[in-house]
Amino acid sequence: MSGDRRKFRREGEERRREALIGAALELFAEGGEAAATVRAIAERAGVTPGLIRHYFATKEDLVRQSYAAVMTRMTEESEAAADADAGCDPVGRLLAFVATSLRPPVMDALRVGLWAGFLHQVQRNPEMRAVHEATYLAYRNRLQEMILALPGQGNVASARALAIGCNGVIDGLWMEGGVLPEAFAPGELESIGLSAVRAILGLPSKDAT
Amino acid sequence: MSGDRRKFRREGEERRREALIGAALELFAEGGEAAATVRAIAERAGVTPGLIRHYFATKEDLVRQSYAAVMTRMTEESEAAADADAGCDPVGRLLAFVATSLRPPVMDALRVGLWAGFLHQVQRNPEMRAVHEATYLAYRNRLQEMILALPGQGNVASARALAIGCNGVIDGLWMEGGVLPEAFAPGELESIGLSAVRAILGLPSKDAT
DNA sequence: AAAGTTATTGTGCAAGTGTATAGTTTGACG
DNA sequence: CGTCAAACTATACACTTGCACAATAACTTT
Repeated sequence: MSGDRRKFRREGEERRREALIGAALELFAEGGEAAATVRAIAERAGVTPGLIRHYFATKEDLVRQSYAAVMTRMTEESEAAADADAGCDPVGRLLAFVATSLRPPVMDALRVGLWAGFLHQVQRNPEMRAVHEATYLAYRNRLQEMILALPGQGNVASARALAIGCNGVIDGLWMEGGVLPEAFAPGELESIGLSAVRAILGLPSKDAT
Repeated sequence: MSGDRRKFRREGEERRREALIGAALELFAEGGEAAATVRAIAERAGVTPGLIRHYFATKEDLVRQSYAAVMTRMTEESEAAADADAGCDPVGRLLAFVATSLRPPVMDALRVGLWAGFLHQVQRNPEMRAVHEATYLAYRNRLQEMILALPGQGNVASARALAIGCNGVIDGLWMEGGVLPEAFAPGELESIGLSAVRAILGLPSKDAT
């Protein structure tokens, strides 16, 4: 009689990890930190709570890995889009990189919520901080490389400042678009972001083409 | 000799509310959402947990009022600083406003943490959203007024776009400075922010004075 | 086919959560 | 004084949380 134990399939280690991380991210995005309980994550991943402890030493461990996953994915997406859209023109590449960051799916309410939810842990947890610093710098350095590749831009020191500034605009607009999407017309933030980046870098404005 | 020391003092309603909100904000800033439990808030405010329910219908109610308090205070501070620092020169006023936002005490790790912690509730809770929208627009409109006051800036439509862009840089740099303070030299973000705003608005750069 | 590995489940627990509510103390007012 | 509303405390409850641990089912290897 006691044989009504749940059936299951053994998934590969890789896939289970990804499934758990994916479930955690979904819940985090939908309902914030509070919604991403061990039980809820397990349920969404179609698995029992106990299994989480088999793949992650602690819940905090799972959270950290989830953060790393989402940030890395975001940078990769922007980068891929820049490579695809842009052709060989350095200016075009850079602007495509910027535009992608200010458009769905990168600029997205769920992602901004996700990011905000993780942020306070970044300030306190050294390992989370390390992940944040790494992904932030990866994005910014990519920006810096592209700036250095622009015609007439050779100065590394000034490129750092310019990259920080451009990154600032992008982050700020990305955030605001994610928090108050209906406060802006479609494409408005993208166009504002492009103008701002052009202005900061001293590139000719669009309508002066 | 009997322990008939006063068990508690009756405070005015106003002061108790403020004390509770203050305690909640401290805990929120220090340890995030998780740390701001009803019991911890009560203890820090020197009060028993039950009293919270006497002043706030629910914990969520307390959290919302705390958010409103902190956002209002921040906008007021920026505004006061701009009025004080600025003199009569429109350009000087604007730049002072920008610089203040990228310097302590406005740019501060605890505040950024606080803000991030509230953000995900902003996305879900309509009343929180209203508070956010109001304070965000208050700040941005102030920026827009200052931009319109600049010499040679009359176009309201373009002023909106410029204000959004400048606000974006400020927010982005504010955020990054709050999250990774030691990743930037002292004053670096302030100077980068000023250059970026100047560039966006087409003002002459600093070293061309 | 038998044995062995380990991925997965099920159960349970101690600690902590928000909230309800009854009782106690305080300070103002007649 | 004594009275009384309400500011405040104390206790308890129903529930949730992360985590530990033993049992078991599903694959792999021999």
